[in-house]
Amino acid sequence: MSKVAAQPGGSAAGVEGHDSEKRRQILDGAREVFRAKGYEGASMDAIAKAAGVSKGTLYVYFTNKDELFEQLIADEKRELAAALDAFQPAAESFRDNLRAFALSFNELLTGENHMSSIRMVVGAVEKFPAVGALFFRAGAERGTTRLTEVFGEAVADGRLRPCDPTVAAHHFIALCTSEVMKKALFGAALRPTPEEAIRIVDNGLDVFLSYYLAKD
Amino acid sequence: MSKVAAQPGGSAAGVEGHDSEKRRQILDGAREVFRAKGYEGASMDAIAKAAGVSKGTLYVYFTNKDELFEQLIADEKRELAAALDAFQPAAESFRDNLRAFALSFNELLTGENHMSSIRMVVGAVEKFPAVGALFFRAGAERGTTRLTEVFGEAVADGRLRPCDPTVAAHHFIALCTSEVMKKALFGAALRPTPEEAIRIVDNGLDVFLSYYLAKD
Amino acid sequence: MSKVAAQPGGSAAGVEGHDSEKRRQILDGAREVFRAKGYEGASMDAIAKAAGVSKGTLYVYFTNKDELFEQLIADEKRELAAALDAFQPAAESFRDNLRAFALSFNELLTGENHMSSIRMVVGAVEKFPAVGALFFRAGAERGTTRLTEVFGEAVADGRLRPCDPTVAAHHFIALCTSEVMKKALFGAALRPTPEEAIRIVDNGLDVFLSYYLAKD
Amino acid sequence: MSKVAAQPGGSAAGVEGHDSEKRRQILDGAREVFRAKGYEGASMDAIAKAAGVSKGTLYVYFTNKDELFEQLIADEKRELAAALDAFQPAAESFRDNLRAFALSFNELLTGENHMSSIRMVVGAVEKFPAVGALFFRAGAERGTTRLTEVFGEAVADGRLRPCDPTVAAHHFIALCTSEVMKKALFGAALRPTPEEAIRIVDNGLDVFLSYYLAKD
DNA sequence: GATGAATGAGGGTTCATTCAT
DNA sequence: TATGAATGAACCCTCATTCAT
Repeated sequence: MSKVAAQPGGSAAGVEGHDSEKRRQILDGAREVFRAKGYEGASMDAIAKAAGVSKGTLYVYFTNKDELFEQLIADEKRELAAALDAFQPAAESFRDNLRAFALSFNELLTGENHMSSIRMVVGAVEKFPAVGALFFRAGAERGTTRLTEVFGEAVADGRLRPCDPTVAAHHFIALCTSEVMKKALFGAALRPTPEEAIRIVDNGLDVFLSYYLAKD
Repeated sequence: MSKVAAQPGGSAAGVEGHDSEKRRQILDGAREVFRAKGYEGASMDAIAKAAGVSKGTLYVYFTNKDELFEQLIADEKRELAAALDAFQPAAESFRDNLRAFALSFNELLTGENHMSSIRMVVGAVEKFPAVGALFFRAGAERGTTRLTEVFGEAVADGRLRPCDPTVAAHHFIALCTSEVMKKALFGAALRPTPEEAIRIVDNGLDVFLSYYLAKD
Repeated sequence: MSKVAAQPGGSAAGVEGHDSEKRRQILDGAREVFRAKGYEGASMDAIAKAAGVSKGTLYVYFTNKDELFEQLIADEKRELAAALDAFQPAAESFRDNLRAFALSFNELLTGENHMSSIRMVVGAVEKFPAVGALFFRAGAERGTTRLTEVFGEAVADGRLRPCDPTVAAHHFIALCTSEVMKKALFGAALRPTPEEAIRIVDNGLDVFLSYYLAKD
Repeated sequence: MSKVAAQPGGSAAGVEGHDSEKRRQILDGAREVFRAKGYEGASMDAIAKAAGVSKGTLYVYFTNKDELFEQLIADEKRELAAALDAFQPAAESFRDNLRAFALSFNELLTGENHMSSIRMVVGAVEKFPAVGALFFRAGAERGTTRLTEVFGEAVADGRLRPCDPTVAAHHFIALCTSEVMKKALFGAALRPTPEEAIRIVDNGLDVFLSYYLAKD
């Protein structure tokens, strides 16, 4: 009879009242539905079903649909940032390191899950301007920032010609990812095959290094 | 006497049933609402109001919401394509022509109207896959195609180094537009000022030409 | 340019303003749709289409949907009455005459067209009480009345036992038609085959005549 | 403590999801409106109002209007069948038993509630063919079947002449009920007074027994 | 007379949200 | 905490009817 035993939020989390397995469960269901249908197209009913909880429970963990969406984005954002940060250059040559980075960046970005998230966010920008900026900073901008650091060092130690490393980072990303990204965004093409991806990246690298590599 | 002028489905467009002032009026209202709210967020009621017609009238001109949306996209696509085709290189130097093209392309793409349309399309890709591809082909791809022609000629007459002009076109567009586009897409930045735009384009051009320009 | 030639209502009808080919055309379309969908289920749009006229024209000939329906029923009623009146006993024996009458009555009533009309009327009785009574009088009652005359004579000339000819008429119709009618009304059975119809009628006649035939 | 009693979908019916007081409430409101307006004429709004629930609640208990209608018919059918089965012959003479059956059958059928239901069903036969057949089997046919059993026994024990008891049942029902039924169906007459009903039944019985009673 | 574009009320249905349990 | 029944506003769409031509 006592409710004690059933009390959740036990473990360690409970940052703002309740963070728990159930909260995660809801976010997982919400992610699935929001990705597939967009913000407006997703119904709380569908989310509850996908999460395997009752509709009422949704409102125990989240104030309303907006908040659920925003929390979900924050979540996605965290994961995206973590994935980006996880990349560790391991190859021997400078070019190979850049190549590996570009390839794994491309792979991350064009994954169908990620593209769905991006579309979901982009489609909601008008209604949730903050969400768009948030996501952008976690994704594109974070990638640029990491590269900027790398390029800053490379300029400092003379591997790259003297230049604004931020601009270089933008150029690198543009050359190696924008074509693939654009197509994926519009659903206009299937994910490139590994061979295509390699070719695209190599082409980009040629141009990039032709300009930025120090001519000693 | 002459009923000719007033006749709906008359001279100009009239692909099928009726094309008329009212049809245009509805499309204008629909564009406004779809851009602001996305496909799912837009209500036929709101569209009717924005268009200044009754809800019933919407259904005289369009079978249903889907069709209205698709027609609107087709419309947007036509306008976008026309705007791209309208560009005529007029400057004296090769670099200046590319510069002018890049600037006007950037301006076209980052116009708030256009960005809203893109977001609307991207947000609807999951439900209307064809619409995404359609839009992509009318926009990004068409721009690339035009450039490919230009670069093909330039390779032929020796101004550019021997290379695949399609790849060159992708690289050019990526270098000169992707940064601005990405930010605009996520609503993460205001439109760049003319000075910023010029700087971005010039940076891109430096890299591009450094690689692609024929070395005497 | 003159409208003279096109002026309708020319022929001879024009009982109450305009009766014409077009009016007939409309009623034919209306009959088709009302039968298929019932009063509420029929849309003026569908009727206009079925009649091959514009929706506006409907309102030139009929005040509104109700009136169109009522006029249609009046029409049907007239045709039903005419069909009943058209029956002429021609056989030699009394029994054969009754048999022929019952068979043709059954055939008339269970025709799919007629059944649809009856269902349409029955379904509308609650909203149009007068229509039900009207139809009943033109159909069932008129059949009974005709038979009552026949039976009155037969009682008078000694072929039938002394009895109330109205009651006899009811019994005759009940015995020979009610089973088939009921099933048809509910759509619970296909129309009986000619053999079945004959058997049913003969069974009914046996009972009827067993009681009503003068015992010499 | 005991949540048992209040639990929806509890003891009694509960064929599938939930059967409850509220479900009954809705069916009652629906019956009222469907009877009065027919299937097409009844609006879910009106039904909700009549049932005293919100429109949304309708859709918690029934998938859609069609299903609500069909469930209602199934309900009516059950009640009708129960009413018919409930009849227990109690009188002393064979004739009196038949008389009592005919009178109560007439009373059941011509009750305004029942007639409304029949009209509702008949009016919907074109759209719901199954519903018509269902209702027919529960009503007219079930009555016939019961009588067939009775007559079968009566033939067996020599009270009735040798004959097909099914045909006899049809004849009995036709003679005693069809006149009243037909008028009621078309709303062409008020319910007969008890005296009229008795007269009609007695007239029918005379004819029926004249033929079917065993001649000693 | 005949048309069909235009209307806005109302159709069936879904929705985000609340609340008693 | 977790539920799911209940709500009523809002959804897309159809309707009977009107009216300028």
